[in-house]
Amino acid sequence: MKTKIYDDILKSLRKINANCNKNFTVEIPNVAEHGDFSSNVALINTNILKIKPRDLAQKIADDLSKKRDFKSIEIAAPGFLNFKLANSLYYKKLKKILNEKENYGTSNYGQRKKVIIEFISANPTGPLNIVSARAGAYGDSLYRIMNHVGFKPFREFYINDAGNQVDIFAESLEIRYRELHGHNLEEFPFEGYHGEYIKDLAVELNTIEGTKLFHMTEDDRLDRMKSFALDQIHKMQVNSLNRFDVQFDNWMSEKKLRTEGILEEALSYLAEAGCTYEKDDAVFFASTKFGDEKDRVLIKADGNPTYLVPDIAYHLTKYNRGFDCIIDVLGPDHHGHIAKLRAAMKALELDDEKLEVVFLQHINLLEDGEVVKMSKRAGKIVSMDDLLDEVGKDAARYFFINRKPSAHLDFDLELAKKKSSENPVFYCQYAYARINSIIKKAKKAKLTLKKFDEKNLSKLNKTDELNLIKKMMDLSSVLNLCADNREPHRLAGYVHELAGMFHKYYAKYKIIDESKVDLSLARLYLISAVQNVISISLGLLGISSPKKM
RNA sequence: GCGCCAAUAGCUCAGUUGGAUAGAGCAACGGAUUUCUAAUCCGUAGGUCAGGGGUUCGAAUCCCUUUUGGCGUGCCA
Repeated sequence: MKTKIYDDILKSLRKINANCNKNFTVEIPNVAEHGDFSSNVALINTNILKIKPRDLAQKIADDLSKKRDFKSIEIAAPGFLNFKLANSLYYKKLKKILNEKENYGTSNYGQRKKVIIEFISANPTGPLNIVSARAGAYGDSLYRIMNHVGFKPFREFYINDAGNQVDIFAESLEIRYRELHGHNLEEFPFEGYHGEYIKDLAVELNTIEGTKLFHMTEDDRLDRMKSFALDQIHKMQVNSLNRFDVQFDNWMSEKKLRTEGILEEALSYLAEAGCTYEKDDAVFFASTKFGDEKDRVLIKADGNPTYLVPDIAYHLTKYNRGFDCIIDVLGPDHHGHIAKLRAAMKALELDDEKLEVVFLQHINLLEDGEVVKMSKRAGKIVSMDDLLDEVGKDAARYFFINRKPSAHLDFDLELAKKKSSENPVFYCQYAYARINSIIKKAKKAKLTLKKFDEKNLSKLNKTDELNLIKKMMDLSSVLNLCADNREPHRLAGYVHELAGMFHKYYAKYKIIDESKVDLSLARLYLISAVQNVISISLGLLGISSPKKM
């Protein structure tokens, strides 16, 4: 709707003077008296066209008044154009909302651009925690929204199943396994993984293998430990993600990148580009040439690659797979890493504009008002499963998505649990359930939409009713904003507002009145549309719409 | 030191990309239930948008600066 008004204004502006500033906006004003839509076109163009804002506004208003779409066009100080839409336009849109069902709000806005969203990518050394839960809620919702508005998004999880930390992980498992057979160490290594889940893994491994592992060579045994542990943790993570309703299109294994020689490939490209050199027995990447603050080590003096190499190789595959846009969703502790990666992309002559990084800020876990430090190695984590057990999927997803990615998040476990019945997500779901029960009741009174005659849409003439329709018309521009800014939290706010408008409407007006059949049917028609929009919005956030609460 | 992110009501946070009187939820206080679900609604109260300067018709929003907090600045990943 906004874009249509924008186009209309632009047309009449061009009639006045072709050389104009197109950079004006069409917005929904905060204050109802300012109309349904307002534009600053006259204010923006006043300097260029050498004309007073109010006079210019008047000229545009005169021209646009010829159209039937507007009930009125007013000019307000200091030169805003305020539009009120004709009711017929509202009714047309309302029909569209119901006819399109779950597809309402879909568009070709994204022009089928291929977008890869990498998120979570937690180390395969333990169960997923609440940091991953936030990333999961964020990445998955972004995916669903982009998909709805015509992008071709792709979800990927990168598994760091090679390198140092995996070796340490396997060693920790070995120690726990040995403990089961009476080989107790005096002290568990500080560097090792201390979590209780490792003991569980050891028990499982023991029931499968028994003492067989002691008869293997040390290398074989550690390999077996490693593959068993990685496999089990992967299953554990997939299981948690299923509970959270988060799926991936691809799980990319670092180990696979290594065995397929992609690391060497990336290194040789960098060398060909003349961006590497040797010093102190190590191989360096001359990243300062590309805006980094110092050169980085690629191959350590001991001959092993640093973590940077597989990461460059991994991103190389993202480019090679033909994505138009590459979104990395990372924790805030990785932002130092991006300058290096970006430098590498430039060195490989790849378009680093395509690479986009969203940093999800930290979560402070509060217990009794104190911040708890989380660390996998120290075994102090709150797992995604614990969270799901305590507050449930819907509340958890809403909780994480209801704030912008760049905001820090204080997570008070006690509060989250206690508040579960007061959580705003229930407010939205309740609106859906409430509408459902009204429709059920209407059926008993033999009122169904099949009997509805569209001529009676004009019964919906209360401001509250038109406002509800206006709000629903706004869905697609909210979704576009979410997609463009990578900010799905805007949708959470939107659905909460819509639910609130419905609750107020419900309290004020009777929907079913058997003495006024036409009016009742028109209102049923309206709230069915509201139900549809709530369900679409919640669905895009991965939240269910219960028929009953 | 340098870099990134933040600072809005008592608390947790929004704020449609520079628009008109800065909004929700929670907490507090007062009210509404023989009713289509009270998990709701109505009302009261709560603000120097961290401080200062600048840009212009107009700033919570953009620029500069100061302060405070988080994180980064490994031949760890």
